[in-house]
Amino acid sequence: MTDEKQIYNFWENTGLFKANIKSSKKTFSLLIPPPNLTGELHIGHAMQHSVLDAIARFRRLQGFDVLLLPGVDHAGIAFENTFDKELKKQNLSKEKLGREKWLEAAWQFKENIYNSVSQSWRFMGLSADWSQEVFSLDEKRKTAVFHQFKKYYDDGLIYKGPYIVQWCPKCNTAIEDLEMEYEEKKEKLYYVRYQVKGQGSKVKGQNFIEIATTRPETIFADTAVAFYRNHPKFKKFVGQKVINPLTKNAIPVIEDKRVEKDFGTGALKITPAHDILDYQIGKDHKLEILHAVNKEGRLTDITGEFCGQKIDEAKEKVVEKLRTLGALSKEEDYIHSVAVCERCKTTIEPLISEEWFVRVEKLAKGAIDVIKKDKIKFLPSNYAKILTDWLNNIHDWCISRSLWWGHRIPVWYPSTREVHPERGRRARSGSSDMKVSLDPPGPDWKQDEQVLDTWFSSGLWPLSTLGWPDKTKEFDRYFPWDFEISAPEIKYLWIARMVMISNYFTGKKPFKTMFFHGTLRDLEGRKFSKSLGNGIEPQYLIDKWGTDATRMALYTYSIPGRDGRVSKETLDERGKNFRNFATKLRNIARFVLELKPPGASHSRPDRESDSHFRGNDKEAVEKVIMPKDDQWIMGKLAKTTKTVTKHLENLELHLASEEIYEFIWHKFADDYIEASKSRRPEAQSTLENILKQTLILLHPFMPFLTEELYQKFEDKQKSILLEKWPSATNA
RNA sequence: GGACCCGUAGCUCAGUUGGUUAGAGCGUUACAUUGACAUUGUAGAGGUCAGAGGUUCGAGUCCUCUCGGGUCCACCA
Repeated sequence: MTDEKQIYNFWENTGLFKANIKSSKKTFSLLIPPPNLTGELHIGHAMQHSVLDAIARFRRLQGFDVLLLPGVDHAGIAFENTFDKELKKQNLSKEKLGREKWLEAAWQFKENIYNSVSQSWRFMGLSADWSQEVFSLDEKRKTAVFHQFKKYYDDGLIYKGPYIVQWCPKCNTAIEDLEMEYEEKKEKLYYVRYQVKGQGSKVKGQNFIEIATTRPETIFADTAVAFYRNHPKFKKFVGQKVINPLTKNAIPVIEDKRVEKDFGTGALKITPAHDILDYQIGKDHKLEILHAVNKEGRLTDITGEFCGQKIDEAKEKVVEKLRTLGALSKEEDYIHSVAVCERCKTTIEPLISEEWFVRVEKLAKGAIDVIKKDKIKFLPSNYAKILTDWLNNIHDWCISRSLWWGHRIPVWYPSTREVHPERGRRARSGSSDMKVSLDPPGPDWKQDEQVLDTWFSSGLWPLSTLGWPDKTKEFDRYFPWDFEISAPEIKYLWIARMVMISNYFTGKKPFKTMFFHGTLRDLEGRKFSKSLGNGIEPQYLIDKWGTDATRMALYTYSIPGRDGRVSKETLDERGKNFRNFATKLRNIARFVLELKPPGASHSRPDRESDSHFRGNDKEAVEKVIMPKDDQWIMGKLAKTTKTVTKHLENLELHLASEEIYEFIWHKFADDYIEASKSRRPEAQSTLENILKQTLILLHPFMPFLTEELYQKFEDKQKSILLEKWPSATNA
């Protein structure tokens, strides 16, 4: 049994990865962060899986009933984009298929990806309980998500309405602030004059207000001009009106402290429909809301001749028009960061849309309490503060997405009502003509068109994976989770949500320990990404150096919160190093177990050799029976065992793996084995004893090799997984 | 603007509560090796631990500042 696949199948088929609900052992539960249903395993996943698996295997050997629960996330936007691209290749589209057929095809497509994701996990040796595998869109999760929605709804935490949201015109849905990123872009800053009404003919004194803008195409929807209170330059215009240079509408001049005094010209055009700040100012000043840009990123009919044009092409033409009107005083080059969609890098258009929201204040407050009182152990520890700070400044959560792939919003309307195609339904939460239900309330009801934000279901993951809201035995036994791991970039999107949601529904923390691993970057410190093409496939390393060596290489970078700079070369270096280590260990085993000298005593059962150091007068027994070399190596092993155990318990995998590596190569092989050659027959039982113990200590990190070598012992359990972790005191 | 992290050998990084000559891998130098293992062994070179100041009997480790690199959040008219 040398092939990794073969070993993995042996473990899985023997049921060694399964948690045992009936066991009387203490439990240890680990929740695998569900990878997105989009593609291959990347190096970050490989790191997470290596860490999770080492801890799971360590606890299993220690005698815990371990649950390592696998699952996959449907990943709304990400999957939908991937699938739509696939459809395009087949000359199909959403429009051609319609929702029902599209979903049917999507579920088929899902199967293929799903299998590849699942397969990748097995390559890393992940000892997950596959009998409990979940998918975030399966039936049980559907029920759980519905319960979540219903409870929020009943508790008055859910509301719906037209609000300004971050809109991605390409994904064609609202997204959250957290799903945006910023890109430096070189644009133009245009200085535009708004004539003061009724003073147009005066030559003396300033009769216009000049504003600076990067978005002249939205001037059509300007409904005010504002400046900071008591601004010396503009104070005199308060209460007057200015003329919108494009629409010729008279719009008010207002004061608001949210306008920065020294930014631009000091005056700001207010476009409530297309800017978050403007929206808030407009709301407080009861300004009219006009739309100049629609959800496709095209200009609307209020822009007259520009109607239907895309923003970029319209912008220049609008500028030209302003120029001919004499309203453009100057333009400057301007570099600033622009919000883009993190998925498709399209510029975000803030606009007003009918969406669903969750009031999160109460949830956040509970989460802060849990972090403070219930003491979730964060690694690194400063993440408790980072998360608390965010929770203290939290905004309401927009949970609706205009997609088809996801949990459909469980709200139904009588189908007699016409629906505005752009705006959606106008029903308000609490109105009598809508019902919250998983299934249709009757024959003439139509379901809300939108789906829930993927993180709405992900946030429920610690509960829904254990069968919640049913009162399951699994939930009672394995919740809260002992261990969770995550990349730092989803600490708000996912981790904070899990804490809020778990606390809201159970009053408990979702996990006892939260481990944030660092990010692996290239040698210049950049993140790995598809667009940069700097990614390193874990599969490349696995093929070249083996799974065990790849895992060992990753443990050296698994320190919480520490980023690592790597390249193909540096990872190859480490891969090679640990592949060499694997060879070394293989040779040790060959020497100890296969190349016994003719006079060597037969391998003695462990219990017998153990008794050498378990006598009542331990020291005396050792002195009489154990030669000095044996005493020395046994002492070193005891120390190593203690240290490795301590590091594993502290989740310092980089130290634990280094410690056992050091012992095996430089103590056991270089010193003890070399010295044992002159007294081989006498040393044989110690050689075997040490080898077996080290295999167990190394197993969490290099599972395949240690199982393979363990099988060479005459006296053994069925699998090394059934062995006991050596105790530090009598090793 | 707010918060946080990092700066240790040529490169990538360790260094647990402050405590003897600061470590690893790769690279590098010399030598050895028909031996369990050349995917090896032995020995070595290589560091004013970014800089300055402070606390201490003692600082890579704690405090302050400076310089350099990075991350997250907010904002970007």
